Amino acid sequence: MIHITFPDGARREYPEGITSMEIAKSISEGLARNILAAEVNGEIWDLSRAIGTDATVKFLKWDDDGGKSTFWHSSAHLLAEAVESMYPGVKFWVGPPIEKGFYYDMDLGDRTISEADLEKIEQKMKELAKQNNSYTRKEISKKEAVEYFEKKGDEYKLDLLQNLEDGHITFYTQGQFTDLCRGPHIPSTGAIKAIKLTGVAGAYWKGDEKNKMLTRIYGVTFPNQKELDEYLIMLEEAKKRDHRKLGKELGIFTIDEEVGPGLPLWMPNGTIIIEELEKLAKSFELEAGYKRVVTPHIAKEKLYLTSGHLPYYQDSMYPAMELDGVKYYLKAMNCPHHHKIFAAEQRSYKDLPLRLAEYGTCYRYEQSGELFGLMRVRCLHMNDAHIYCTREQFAQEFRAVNDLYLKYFKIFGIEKYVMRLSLHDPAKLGEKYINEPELWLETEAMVRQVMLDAEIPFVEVKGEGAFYGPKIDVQIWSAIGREFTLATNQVDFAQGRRFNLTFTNQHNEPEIPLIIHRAPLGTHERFIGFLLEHYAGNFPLWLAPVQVKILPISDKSMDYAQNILKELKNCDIRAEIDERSEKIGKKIRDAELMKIPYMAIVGEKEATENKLSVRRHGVGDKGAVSADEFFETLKKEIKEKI
RNA sequence: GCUGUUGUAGCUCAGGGGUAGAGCACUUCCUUGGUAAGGAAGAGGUCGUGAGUUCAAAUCUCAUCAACAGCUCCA
Repeated sequence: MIHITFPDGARREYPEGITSMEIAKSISEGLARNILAAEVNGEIWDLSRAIGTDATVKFLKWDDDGGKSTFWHSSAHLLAEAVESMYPGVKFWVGPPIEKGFYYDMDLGDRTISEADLEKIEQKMKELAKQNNSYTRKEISKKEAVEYFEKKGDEYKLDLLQNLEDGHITFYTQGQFTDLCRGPHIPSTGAIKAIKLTGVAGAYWKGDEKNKMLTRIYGVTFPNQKELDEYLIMLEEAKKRDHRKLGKELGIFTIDEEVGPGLPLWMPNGTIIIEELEKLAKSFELEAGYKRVVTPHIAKEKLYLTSGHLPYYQDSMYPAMELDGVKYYLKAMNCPHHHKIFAAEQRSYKDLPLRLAEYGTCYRYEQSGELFGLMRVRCLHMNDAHIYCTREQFAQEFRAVNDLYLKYFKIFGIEKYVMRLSLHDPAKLGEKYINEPELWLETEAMVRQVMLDAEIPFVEVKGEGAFYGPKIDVQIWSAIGREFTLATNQVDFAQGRRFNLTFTNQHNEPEIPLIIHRAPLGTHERFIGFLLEHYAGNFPLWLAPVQVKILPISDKSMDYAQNILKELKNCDIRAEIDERSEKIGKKIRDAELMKIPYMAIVGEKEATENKLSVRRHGVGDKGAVSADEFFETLKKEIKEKI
């Protein structure tokens, strides 16, 4: 007999070799029906796998992450079975579960799969799911496995096998499909009730662009149709938040083919948001001791050779323009220009920290496939600054930048983000990262310590650092789930020396400063793209391009409306009158669609009482208030940025 | 950059080898209406661009540009 311990601490005795499914059945039939896999001693197992020793067992249902991932992984096998039956000779690479669903990478030879084919594959999967075939596990020797795939001529699975140890190799079979797989799987295909293949795209084998491109099919499955329907509705909702759609509807920005891909044109409404953000940044930076500078958009090649950017990033800079034998580049970053400002004057330790700030315009020739609305562009306006400081000052300065992040995030109500300590990859020293292993470790430790001292939660990721040093990136997700770096705070141990930047220290010796590169508001492009989605277009009053729309009931109230407009403008409130000869219902509808925070409805009644009927966007009629009271409310709300 | 898909009016989209359609938006007129669409008339497109096939191309073929999805990349 063996002892099984459950998460609530209960212990029961069972015969050796019992399966989790049998244990579940011994507890209740209902439980047995709802479980997908079991966590046995912390490892996820098939329910049909025999347990040979004392163990802790936790049953995994659909609501558990482990349950979902097992369900989706099994769904990937079902997809492969369907594809294999329809496209004989197809070879498979890997088919993992992902955050929402699963994919399977495959080599179809010279065949292609279109969106229309996906529906057919989906149908086939539904058919196969109904057969309710069991997923059966088989331990197999490496030799047998190699023979199996050699016979099949499957170089992909053979490649996978190379890295597997004999004695730990398993095959899983369901219906007509057998796959090399570590598992685990759900008991049988019948549990997969709702299936949606969400896309087909190319994906490089092993994620390396030098390798062959495989076909990747994405899908998502659910244990019932209702959850699938809800998921599809959620996707539709997310699309409505997409900044590309909102940006067009609200007149924020446009991208014109003739101007160029990735070169957004900021329309009047978008420009207002830019100006408000800059006002905020300038006041915060002034308070935090920054000094503002302005630098040109181009520079000679020499500058980027000195900084070291050119060898790393030439491919993603606009090509040089050559004048009288001298090459000039559009700047892709502001740091070298700022370094030259540091170098322009003699510096003493008494001048440090020196903080130079600029909303700098940069141009980056991003790969065409990378462009994405405002989130990834070729012309960007960066909330940039460089802090030149001593090693002793570093921790305080770096932390002050983090505090600035948090101050901004509070204003914007940004809560869903991850702080990422981006480290170098030792394997790519000299290639992607400056070859200074000790300086890397030292500065990484410095940054880590600042974060720990400040008690700010963060994750560490290797291979995400800048070429000149580690950084703290703030990762956010777009409406459709893409990850972006919103803000960044970087250490640079390299450029100070490359530019021969020095200050005179207390001992009258020249010393190289550490440099912090930081962009708490990222770029206008990405930040406003993010804000559009974050607020779903419903900007807080202080940011709203039009803060008040005055809606006269009829032309008879137009003079009163004009007076109100004048007074609002005197209060620096952005307001407009809807002068069209439309009914009030139409005017309200259009103002609501434009997501204008306040509507001031004025008719004869209001005019005689010097009042306004206030309507709040998304809320509705707030009743009549005196004009003065309305102005005060708005001024307060703008000032408090709520 | 790679793989796939798409490109028709300002926007959303239908159509499809015989020379272009809807709704919304726009313009004008009527209407002066009290909290999410009042009515009528009108204007607007060489169907992304270039070439080829054809008596005839917006429609078929090729190239090219751009957008979209994913991959790769991101100072």
